[in-house]
Amino acid sequence: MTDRLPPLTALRAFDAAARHMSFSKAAAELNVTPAALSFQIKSLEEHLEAPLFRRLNRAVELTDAGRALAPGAADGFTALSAAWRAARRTVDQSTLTVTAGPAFTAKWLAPRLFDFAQDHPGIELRFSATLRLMDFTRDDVDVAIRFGFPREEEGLFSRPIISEWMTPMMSPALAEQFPEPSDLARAPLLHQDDTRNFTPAFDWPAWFRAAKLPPRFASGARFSQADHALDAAVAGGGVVLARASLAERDIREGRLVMPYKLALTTQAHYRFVCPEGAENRPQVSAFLEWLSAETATLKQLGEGMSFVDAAEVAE
Amino acid sequence: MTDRLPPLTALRAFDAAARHMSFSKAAAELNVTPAALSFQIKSLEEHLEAPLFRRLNRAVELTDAGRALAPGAADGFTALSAAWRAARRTVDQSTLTVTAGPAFTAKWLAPRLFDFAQDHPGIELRFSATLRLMDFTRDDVDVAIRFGFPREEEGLFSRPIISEWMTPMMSPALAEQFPEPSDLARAPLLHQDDTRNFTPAFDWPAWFRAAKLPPRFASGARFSQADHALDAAVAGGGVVLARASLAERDIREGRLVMPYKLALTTQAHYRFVCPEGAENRPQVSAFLEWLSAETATLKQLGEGMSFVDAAEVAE
DNA sequence: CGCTTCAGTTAAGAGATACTTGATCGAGTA
DNA sequence: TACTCGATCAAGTATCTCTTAACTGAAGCG
Repeated sequence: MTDRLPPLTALRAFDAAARHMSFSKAAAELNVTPAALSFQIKSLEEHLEAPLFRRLNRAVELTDAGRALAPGAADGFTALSAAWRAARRTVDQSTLTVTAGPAFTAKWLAPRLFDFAQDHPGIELRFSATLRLMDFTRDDVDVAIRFGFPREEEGLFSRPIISEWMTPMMSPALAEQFPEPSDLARAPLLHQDDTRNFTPAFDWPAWFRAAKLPPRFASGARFSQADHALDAAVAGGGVVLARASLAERDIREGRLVMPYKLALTTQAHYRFVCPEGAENRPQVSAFLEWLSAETATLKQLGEGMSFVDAAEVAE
Repeated sequence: MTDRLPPLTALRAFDAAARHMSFSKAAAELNVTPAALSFQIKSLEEHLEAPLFRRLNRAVELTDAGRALAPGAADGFTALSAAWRAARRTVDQSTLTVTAGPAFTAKWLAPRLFDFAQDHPGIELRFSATLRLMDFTRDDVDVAIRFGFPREEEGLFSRPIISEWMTPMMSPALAEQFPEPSDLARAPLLHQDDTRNFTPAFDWPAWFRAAKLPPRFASGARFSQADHALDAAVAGGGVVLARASLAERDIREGRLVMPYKLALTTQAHYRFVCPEGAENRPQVSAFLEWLSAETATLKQLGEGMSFVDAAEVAE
């Protein structure tokens, strides 16, 4: 009765057999003959000194021992292949998988995707839009773009890519109705939940304080994601206090305007994050360089604005 | 560039090498010669088409690819060996690992351990005292004893082992000072936090309501674990409203007395839990049988008491 | 009822892998 | 300079893993 691991090929055969509940299907998956698989299972059972499968007429079923082994074995091989894929990614120079939040993906990355593809025809760019925190060793992702305060983490390369600022934005039609900041007292305001829990806050109340205007009750439509709030504003649904980074395209293409000259800045910003060392891989550094160049244009958009930092008007 | 898993023995060699950061130590762990291990790593690097280690003068260090692979590989093999141990446990008939909360371990299991060992000399009993929920496929545990309401869970065998009731208990010396329930108005009460969040509650206020006595403010010492509260009561530190199961030994051996005849019953109780099917393993069924026999004596202890269910006096 | 099919098993030999021994190399250490 | 340590290489060997091909026993079907 050894407590050491049994032969791993036999374990892998068992894993496949348990997943398919069929020796022949498992054999097909592993590209071996059913005979070989049968032999592997048998050898594993000899190591354990107990059967793992009960052989029925024309099917197999797991014994208690098999049921105890199967889930953990599946976990183990899942982890191993994820790890192997992670290692392969560091070698592969032709694909780049990026994860970003839904808003950034929709409003920033997706519209510019074509530009990147044209500049770097050798790189296949893939997206994964999620807010979930990434574990680069487990998830199949090379690069993450995340919004938040600067923060150093062990083993991660992290670089700010955007100096963020916010100002009221609305459709051109609405801007005619509300030419002055004080007109906002009667304008429909749009709220975003996704940046609600930041301190210092950079929400409507903060902007009103910066503008030295009386506060308004937090009424108006709420959106869980910033891109939806922006879309609502484009549709004339109200005034949004949007991150300039996300709104840049809508502004430049005239769907939104920024009628007031007062903008709120914040230390929170979009960051480029990848595992330490990965920033030197050609496709990663190409992406980072491209990102930096694309985000530089945000400075121009802010020309002529006067900026107040959110920390100065914190409650 | 295959995305299929590389040879698993090579992966295991890499895992050991990455953990020790030394080929020779890894070779020693796997009981092979350094040459063999070197060869395995080399073959893995050929599969990946990139080096995993940088060979230094008399040391090795991981490359980026190695750093990407190492943690996941370690996870994978950890999962596999846990799974293998779980399978071994279903075969092994000579050991039994039981987990229970600290209070039950200290006040019930530990004092009776010797009896079980005498009755079952062939079974080596092991304990793990924790309140953490158990995953039988991951933690090295055969049987869990947990306190709570009856509940069915997929894949688990679960059986109540105790009909629980509670009554005020104190040292004999204190009992002389507080002969009547109404005397508790001036007695120091001991509280337990570990059963605080149950509904219907079975705490001091519930007992006072059952006894039709005026409520008392929740003052007095609080204990995070019931065994500590019982120890304090034994030491004369106050009156505890204890679960009879935990106090049984202290009562029978005269360290605690139950001067009043009113007891609170509750649907919450200690349960025996194991993976479905495991209840038939010889050492598990022996343990369950022994548990049932030992807990039966609790009925006698309650003879002559009048019982009120906690649900009837719920607030 | 007997033929066919299906899923798994068995046995023997071929082929691939994995390991050992013993020598080599390069760099720090005595 | 000789020595040690850790890794590597080369060649031979042992072990394992797989395949082929024949076999078993139970459904399914005409």
